[in-house]
Amino acid sequence: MTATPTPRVTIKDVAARAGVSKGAVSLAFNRKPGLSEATRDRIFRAARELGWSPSLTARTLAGSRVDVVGLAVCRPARLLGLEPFYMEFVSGVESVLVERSCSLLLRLVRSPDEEVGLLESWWRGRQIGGSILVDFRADDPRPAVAGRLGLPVVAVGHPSLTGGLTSVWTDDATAVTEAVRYLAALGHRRIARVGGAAAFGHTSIRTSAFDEAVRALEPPARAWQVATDFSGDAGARATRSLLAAAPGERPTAIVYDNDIMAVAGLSVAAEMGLRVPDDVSLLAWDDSQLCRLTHPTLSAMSHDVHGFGAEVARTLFGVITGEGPGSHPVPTPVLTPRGSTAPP
Amino acid sequence: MTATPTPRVTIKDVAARAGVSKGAVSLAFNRKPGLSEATRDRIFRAARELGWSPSLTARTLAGSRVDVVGLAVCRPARLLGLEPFYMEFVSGVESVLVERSCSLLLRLVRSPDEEVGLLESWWRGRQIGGSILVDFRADDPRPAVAGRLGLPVVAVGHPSLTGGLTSVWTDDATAVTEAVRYLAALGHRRIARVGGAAAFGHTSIRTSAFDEAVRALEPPARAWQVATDFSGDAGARATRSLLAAAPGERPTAIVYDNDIMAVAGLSVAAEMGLRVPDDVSLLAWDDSQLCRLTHPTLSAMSHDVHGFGAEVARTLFGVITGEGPGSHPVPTPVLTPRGSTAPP
DNA sequence: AATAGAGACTTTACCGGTTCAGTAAGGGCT
DNA sequence: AGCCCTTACTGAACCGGTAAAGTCTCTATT
Repeated sequence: MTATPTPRVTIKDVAARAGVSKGAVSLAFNRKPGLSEATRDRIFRAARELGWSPSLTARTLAGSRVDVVGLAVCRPARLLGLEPFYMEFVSGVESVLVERSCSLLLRLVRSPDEEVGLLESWWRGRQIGGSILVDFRADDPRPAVAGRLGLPVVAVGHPSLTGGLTSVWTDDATAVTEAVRYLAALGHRRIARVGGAAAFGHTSIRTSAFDEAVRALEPPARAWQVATDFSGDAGARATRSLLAAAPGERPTAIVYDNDIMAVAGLSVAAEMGLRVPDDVSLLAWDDSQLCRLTHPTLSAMSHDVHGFGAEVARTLFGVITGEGPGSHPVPTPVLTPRGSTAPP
Repeated sequence: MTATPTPRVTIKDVAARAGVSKGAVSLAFNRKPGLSEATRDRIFRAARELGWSPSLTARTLAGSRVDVVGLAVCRPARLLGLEPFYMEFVSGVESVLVERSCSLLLRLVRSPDEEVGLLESWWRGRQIGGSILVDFRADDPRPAVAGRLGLPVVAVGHPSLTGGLTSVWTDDATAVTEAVRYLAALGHRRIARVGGAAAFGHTSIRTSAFDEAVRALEPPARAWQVATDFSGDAGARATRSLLAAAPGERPTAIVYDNDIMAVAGLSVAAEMGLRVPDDVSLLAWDDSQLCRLTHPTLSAMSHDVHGFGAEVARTLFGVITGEGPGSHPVPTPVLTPRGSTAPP
């Protein structure tokens, strides 16, 4: 990319106009002590008149801050487009970044290795001041990498997955348990779960919580679990195979790991001639607007994804400013009953 | 944000290790002439051994390229999360950026003014080497701003909206016409369209194309159009009011401006006891995976959003490297009939 | 043999900020 | 009056690169 034809106004111009040195301008714009009110005002006025604001690039190079936060996401693009979760999460992150005049550097990567490489190069190249890490897997390399680099990060995921990094997480285990108890309380004794990608840590947390919750049920209940890739197609396939069994042998309630799959499940049920919720109850997860657009509307474990993103960003700023590692739980998803769940 | 504790490896270290000056390293890494093969190799080897790659920040400051592309999006966060379009578009953009080791700087803004301010500050601060502009409105200020700044941009939208900027666009007018003709060919004589936000230029293009297409129908047909904000809720409301009329007075086919609203329309029809497609045909737009997850599946005007994003990115690189303004149409959305459309 | 020119590097001056060691002026204290 | 402290500011070095001009060597030409 080539240079601009525009005459750029720099700190030097501002300094000249205010009749001070560029050091003074720098002090003023960083709210550091050592300048009289009068001079400060003069500098700001000059800057305003020239329409100047400090170049982040130069600022970064000079070694102070980096006003950019990284987010690398490793999922197939097609899926991302569909998951309302991500965009909403991003918008929550943005809402906090904007207050600090920070930007988000977003990159889709194809493999965990590529992500690690990207983080290294972003950090070494001072492209980012910190990063948000999502989708933790078993033996995730990122905690080690972040530690080695000294890269400030916040991990989105349960502390058991994030290797000692500062983490922000929802208590999925409790939420799954609540979902199971709710369905059991409705009278369901054959409960299935269509889970996400098995590689992700939060999926396995939910999987074992589901197992345990069902096992604790009294009277005892039957359980099924299917792993998918989070896509609607996979959700549809899973639902189809679950519901293909004889009426007395198939689940009467299905919990999904996101809302796309629940929507897919809904249409599979319709296609198979099963009524929701009379013949089968469906419970979604994440609860985007989508859940209220179907017929019947989808009951869901809902949480404030936007707020979640905001909390993640706030926590990242904490890490960047030197706060020690910590664990930041955000409110557990709560059950929002709608039209897709009822007694069997 | 504070500095790193990590010992950074710089061009100087590489130069020292390869036994040359930093100028030589720079030449090597920019593939410029003036170095022997042997030296070049030695430099690359040294760089590899030290794990060094040039700092984009420094590179930027030194006045050559800027390897970041901006994208400011001015829509409510909640909506964005739902529109499969955006994430898919972004992923298409990314797919091209990655090849050029470019990153995407993404920012959600709340108003067109804020967007203009952001572009200015990004460009003046050398944060971006170019930008993608979306969602053009009538009398959009951005062409003027881009021109004044000399900022390389590519506009996503019909040339009639984008004030002479290089643009990439789909021929929505033709697509709308095709949609209307298709429904008419099925025998529909009462056709409605649930459009997007009236402020957007592409919405008004579709609106007049729809009008004209219906008017050209023989035998004549009746038409309705409703403006919304693209949200599912709005789509549901619009559908409800369209279908509330007496059977002989209401539309027998509805075209939606995105797929979320079509999904909402589908469930409104169900809720009102109308069968799709027997009582009313529904036609979606954009055709994300969502359209195949409903029951019945949604017929749609489908186009390759990922490829569209990729083309936009490629075009932006063209602009950045100095190509003159141009108009780049991408393939018109094509009709993909599925289960939601049939003769009335 | 003298000279020009090409090839292979090195030197040096930026880019636009931050930071830190000075410095000069003013005020309080003895 | 002399001394020490602040306070307010300047100047220069530096961040990690790029780019243009300069240096040195070796070969080809007249």
